[in-house]
Amino acid sequence: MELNPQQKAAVAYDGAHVLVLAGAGTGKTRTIIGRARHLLEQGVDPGRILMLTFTRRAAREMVQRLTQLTGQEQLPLMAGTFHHFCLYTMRRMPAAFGVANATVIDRDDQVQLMKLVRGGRRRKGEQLPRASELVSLCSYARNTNQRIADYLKRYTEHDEATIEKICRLAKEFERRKRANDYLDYDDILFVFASRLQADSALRQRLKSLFDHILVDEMQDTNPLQWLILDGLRDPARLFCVGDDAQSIYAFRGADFRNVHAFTRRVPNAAVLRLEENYRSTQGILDLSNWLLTASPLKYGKKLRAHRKTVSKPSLLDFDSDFEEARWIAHDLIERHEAGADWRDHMVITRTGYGARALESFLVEQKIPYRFVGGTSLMQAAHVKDLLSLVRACASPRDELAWARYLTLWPRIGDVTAARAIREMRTCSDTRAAIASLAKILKARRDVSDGLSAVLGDWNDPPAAITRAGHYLAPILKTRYSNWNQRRRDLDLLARLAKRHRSLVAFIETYTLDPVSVTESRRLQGEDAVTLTTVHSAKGTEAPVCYLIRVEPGMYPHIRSLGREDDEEEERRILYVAMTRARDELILTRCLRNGGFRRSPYSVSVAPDREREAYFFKDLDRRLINSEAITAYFDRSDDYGALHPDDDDW
DNA sequence: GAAGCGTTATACTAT
DNA sequence: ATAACGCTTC
Repeated sequence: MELNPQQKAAVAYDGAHVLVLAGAGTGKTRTIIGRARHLLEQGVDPGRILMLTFTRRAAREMVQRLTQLTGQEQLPLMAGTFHHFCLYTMRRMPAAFGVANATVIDRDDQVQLMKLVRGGRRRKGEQLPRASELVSLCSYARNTNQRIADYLKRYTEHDEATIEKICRLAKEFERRKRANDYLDYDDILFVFASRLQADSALRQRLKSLFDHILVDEMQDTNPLQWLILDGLRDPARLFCVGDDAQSIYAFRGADFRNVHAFTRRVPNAAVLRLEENYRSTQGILDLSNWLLTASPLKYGKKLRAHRKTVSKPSLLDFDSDFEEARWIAHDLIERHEAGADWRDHMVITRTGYGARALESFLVEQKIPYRFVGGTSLMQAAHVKDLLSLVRACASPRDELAWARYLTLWPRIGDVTAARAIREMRTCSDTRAAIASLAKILKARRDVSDGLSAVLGDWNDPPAAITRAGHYLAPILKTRYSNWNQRRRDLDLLARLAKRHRSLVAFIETYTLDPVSVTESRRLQGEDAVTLTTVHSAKGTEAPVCYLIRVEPGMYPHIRSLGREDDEEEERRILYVAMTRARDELILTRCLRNGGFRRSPYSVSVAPDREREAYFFKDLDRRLINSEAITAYFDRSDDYGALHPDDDDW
């Protein structure tokens, strides 16, 4: 593995702590891997290295590459996300953290629980935010380590009475989570960080586990995650890599002070820089640099291409997202027929919703693709139905799982389910709960039989999943019209379960690391186009990148308008998207309305404001391929053949 | 009173 | 695609 002098300096840095500022495409991953390899060569025990990445995928890739490099079969180093690491550690010391029987819940469950806490319908003109908004507020306050009241007063415009009400609901939400033995994503970090801070004996014990902590994507860590790093360092040494121009998770509490204030917080730390870009052509970087220069914030960053080729990005205009999608599908097929692999192409979208038209074309044209960041397998309704049965078996106190499972059955609705759940709450284990349930629903033996059946296969995850599937099939068949498609997901679930020893661990793994439906349906390594959201594209690259819907209302996204910080984050999102491309960057957009299924936002919210804020409003045309612009003004040519009369859609 | 059914609103990013 | 809502049915 070749390293340039800057990378070498970082890899071999010998002081206590270091922050590596690495621009897009400057070999960040390579440098972290190089660092780990260097440490191993120095004789550091792999078990004493902790690698924290932003996604499980990134962790897997790094360990894989490192394993190849070192020629070892298995490297017992700990690599994963902050959430993964914290949960793993807490599971091994349940008493110290008080999370012995916890069920990990995802965002959907949080919202569901909040609905129960908040109470039903939202009347017109009501000040109180909806449940999903309440969850976001709580989550943000938690991750930025502030009291929810302070956060609401400082950064929102709710009146005092509403703030008080929200605080009461937040408190009740916390109480309800504890009553159900739930741990949400935020709790995982919060409980870990608080115990780490409060219990000095525990802190010493955890500190003694590692000598080196390697952190990727430092700019997207939040204050809670900083507390964790802070609690674990010294004698352990921090090696943090990040780029403030690529900070795109502020909405989740990420705080790039973790980068900017690093040397102030860690006095004996050094800052190193990686500046040479190995990924893209200068043409792609020129446009990316231009975007940052146009910002009121001074990023003080100019990416230089190491490569000699200069290919300008193209910008193509279409009348609708429908035509845009058709053109891309056509272009992909053309390139594939000319000998290119599908996998060399990545389509990047701001929102999952924005890729709907394209997705339908990919399916229709039978172009193999995987959608990273699309609907996750675990969020599909039928999968949740099945998992509710498994989760109900795991914990008599998991009220969301019980409610979902019970109301699947005909003639059992909210009220009956709630009554049964109240009764079972007092039961100490699942067997007792099932017995109690059988008593309440005398005539409904099938309801409790399903639970007993799954319990019977409890220690054989794939068998239990399969059994649960068989048990629920008759009900699900009547519930979902496309049952035959959906049942395949349940088979897939059983196959995924094979890799896990316990059902709880299985569910937990995929709750923390969601698999997208298209991703999991495809076999690993199969040649396919990648369709991804910008956020999920972070850290990845492809020779050919299509950046779709680069239009007013999307960049910056309409929901960010009016809040300066949010609009600036949108700029970085576009920057991250553009810097994924190696050889070719193709930007597409539709400036005119009248497309197929326009988003309701684009019409209802001030279009002037959208256009005014649009990042390409004053685009320097010299930065993009002029032929592409011609194609927009004179659209009678080539791809015209593809759409004869397309109004029949 | 509880469950079921048809219609309508809603949709940014995600560990 | 899904959930919530309002109305009908048991």
